Amino acid sequence: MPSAYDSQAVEAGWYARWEAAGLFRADAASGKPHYSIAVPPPNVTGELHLGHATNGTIQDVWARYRRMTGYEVLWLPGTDHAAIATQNVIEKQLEREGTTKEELGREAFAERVESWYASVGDTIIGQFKQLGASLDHSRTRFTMDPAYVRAVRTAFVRYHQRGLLYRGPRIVNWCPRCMSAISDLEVDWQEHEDTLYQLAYDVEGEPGAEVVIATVRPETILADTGVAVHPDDERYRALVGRYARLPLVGRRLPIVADPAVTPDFGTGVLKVTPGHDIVDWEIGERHGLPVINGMHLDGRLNVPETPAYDGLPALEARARVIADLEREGRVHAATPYRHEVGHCDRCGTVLEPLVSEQWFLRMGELARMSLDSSARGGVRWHPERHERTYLDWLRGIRDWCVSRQLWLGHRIPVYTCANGHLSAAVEAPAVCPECPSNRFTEDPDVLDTWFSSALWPFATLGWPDDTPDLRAFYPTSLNTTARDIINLWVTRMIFSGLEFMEEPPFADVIIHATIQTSDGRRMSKSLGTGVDPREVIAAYGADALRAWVAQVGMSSQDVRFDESRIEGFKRFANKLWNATRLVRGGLGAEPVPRVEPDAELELMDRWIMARLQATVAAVTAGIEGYAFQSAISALYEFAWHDLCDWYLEAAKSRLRDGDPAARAVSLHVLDVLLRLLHPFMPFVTEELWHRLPGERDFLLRTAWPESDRRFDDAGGTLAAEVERHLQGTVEELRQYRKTLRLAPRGGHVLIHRAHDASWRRALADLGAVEVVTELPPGPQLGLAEGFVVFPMRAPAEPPVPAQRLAQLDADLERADSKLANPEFVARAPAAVVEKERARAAELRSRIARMRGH
RNA sequence: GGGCGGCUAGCUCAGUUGGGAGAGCGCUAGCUUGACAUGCUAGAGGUCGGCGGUUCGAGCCCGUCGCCGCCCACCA
Repeated sequence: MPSAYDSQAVEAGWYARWEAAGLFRADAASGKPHYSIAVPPPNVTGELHLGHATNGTIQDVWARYRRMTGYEVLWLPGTDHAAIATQNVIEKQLEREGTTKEELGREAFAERVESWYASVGDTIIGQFKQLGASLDHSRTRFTMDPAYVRAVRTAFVRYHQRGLLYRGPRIVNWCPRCMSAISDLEVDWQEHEDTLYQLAYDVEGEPGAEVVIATVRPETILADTGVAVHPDDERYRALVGRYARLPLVGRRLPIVADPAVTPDFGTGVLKVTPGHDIVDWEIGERHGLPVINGMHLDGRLNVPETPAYDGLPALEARARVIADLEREGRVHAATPYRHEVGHCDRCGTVLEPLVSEQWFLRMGELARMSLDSSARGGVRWHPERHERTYLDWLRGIRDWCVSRQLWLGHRIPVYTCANGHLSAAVEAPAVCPECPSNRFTEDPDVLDTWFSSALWPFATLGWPDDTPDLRAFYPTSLNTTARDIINLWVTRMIFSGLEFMEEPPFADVIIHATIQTSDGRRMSKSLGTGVDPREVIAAYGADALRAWVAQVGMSSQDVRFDESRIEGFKRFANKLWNATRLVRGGLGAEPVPRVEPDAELELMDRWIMARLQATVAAVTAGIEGYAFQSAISALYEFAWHDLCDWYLEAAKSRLRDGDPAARAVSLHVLDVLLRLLHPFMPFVTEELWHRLPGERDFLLRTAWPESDRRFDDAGGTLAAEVERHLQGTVEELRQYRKTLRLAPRGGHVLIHRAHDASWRRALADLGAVEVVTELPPGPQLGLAEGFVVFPMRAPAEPPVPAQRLAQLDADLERADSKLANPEFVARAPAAVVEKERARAAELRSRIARMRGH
């Protein structure tokens, strides 16, 4: 066994062996309790990043832990076609090649998409394997594979049958570059520095009277169909019911009163442009104002009745309109104005609200179902507070625009016959249900990607068919995501699950931290700030990356990428490696007996066994309580400090002497430790486990450890003996040696109290001293429990540094003043007071010994 | 505008019923100690964002202010 841990060598072969052994293959017919996770399908827009590694690690910890605790586990892999995102990626590639999708044509574009799917899909699956993700690759799904397409179409048709889908001209967020509608959640709001103009409109029938409106988009006045003021605004009460005359165009605009107007913004008068503003659309609906569509789908103005502006891009039209209005003296003010402007979150283009024919999913009933389910405790959120993100959104929800005008995505399964009858159908119909027509046009639009993602937990299991997988593994057990897609995805899965499966799609949701760059920026491929997990794995190993990610992933705030901490876990793996080397070397040829409490265990054996039980409990509680950081910390602390620093250091000489108890205990502790660590660091634990003696199955088929209460440290006597007395004495010896510049070993120690032989032996080994009953001549130095004589002349400098004594004095003073406070003694719990008294007494005697030995 | 999270050692972060401030990395000093220099040993370093309050006692509870970040939202 090499002396140095090599992550690449360790991680090279295990994944293939696990897969070959079928460890990740789920059996729907298994009689064990079931546990399932549908992996959040990564977008096939590119390779996996550290966010996916975080997400995957958390799920893999659960999947592995559940297998070891006796569950039949399905962790289902897959990818998402990510219609708009993928289309943009490919469009950018084409742009670099100097062409466009239009030049390429639909067919060639589709081929291009297919080969992209294949190559990126393979990369993603490969990355999951490198990470050690225990996914069932026999069940890999893609949101565009034929069975999934059928599920999406079925969902659409069923919504349609229920009357939850409607189509109509509505104002939507329109991306003039993607040439598609997008939903409210896909709007990326950014601050803009614009100009707020105050523009004067004449009031009809009252020569010289004007009404002054405020706007940042003067070009849209060309599509104005009204003017609005607040109903309670005294200034304008007289105007309500009159008409204003739209400059440049001459249109009559009714002046209406509507509560959506904010009286103290601008002039308190709002121009109403129902075709180009969502608020205005709603005002227009309330007052029956006509809708003028003043813009083409590519963002150029569509105002044929005013040819001077027709066909201009919005910003050019804005300049022209303002110049013309200025000539008429109608621009009363132009002030700098900072506000939020909506952008397409996929391509960054400024959105234009405009009216178009779109499909909408009615959200009222679906939201109500979800809220009712949550009120009954349908889904548990970790951390709990994130449930509000979802509840608040549902409470204020508007209908979901599900149609997109893209080249890529699930086609909307709606057909219009030659006589204009509309039908939604999973399979293209042969004959119109309403007339004899057999000629159809298919709806040209596709669905929002999230419509199909929302079906993921059951569509991957075979829905709409009643499959064994669906029956065995729905609802799933766990979902994990980052905060930013709670409403985009998690919420929509919940109402979809309730709608089609009558049960929420998962029992628990973990919202994990987002990994930022080391200087706190967002990790993004386009910014060049992304970190490829494969590079991290190459440098430190998947185990180290996973351990770090598990340690920080549950944080309530975002976490910065920190290589030094990942490297720390690589060193930890090396520590485990070498602990295993030590134990292996000490075992000898004969079989190692089991550890029994009545065997001849020495003090250190009993102590490490007690610490082990506590660690088992802490790790189990950490996983079950969604606090991986406490599980990892307990493991790290136990393995490095308790086991390696103290137990194995003390056990070394016993192992060399062939002590059966030391052999049995060190092997047992290592065995349990590797099992506890396996969900977090699967590769190195598997490797080391198989290097231990005996026939060994895979760790995943090995039972999760349980605390053995027979080894508990009842009353804390082992902790007192070992951690306070023994370790305390060893540390005192080391401190003396350091301050006196002595050799790291040597000296004679006399202990006051009667300790048994194994205590004395441990002190001799750990302190590198002889423990005697009579001290040799020489200067005696005080210990908490006795005296030590080092081989040296009289100390050249004070053996106890003044600073250390001062510190102890200060501690004692604080304890004493606390105890002198009658309020403390009277009101604090007796146990707390008693602890303080004991502490003061110990400090006092310690100081006395150090001063006047 | 509403809501949420964060502000703890030079850096990255723990700290779950309020009762002696922690880890990893970095830093200082010393060690070829027969598992490990990816190591061992001993250390330095913090008014727990500011100010008030509750309490015998506050990093933790309450109030308030200040930054940083996220989500939601129809003031054009």
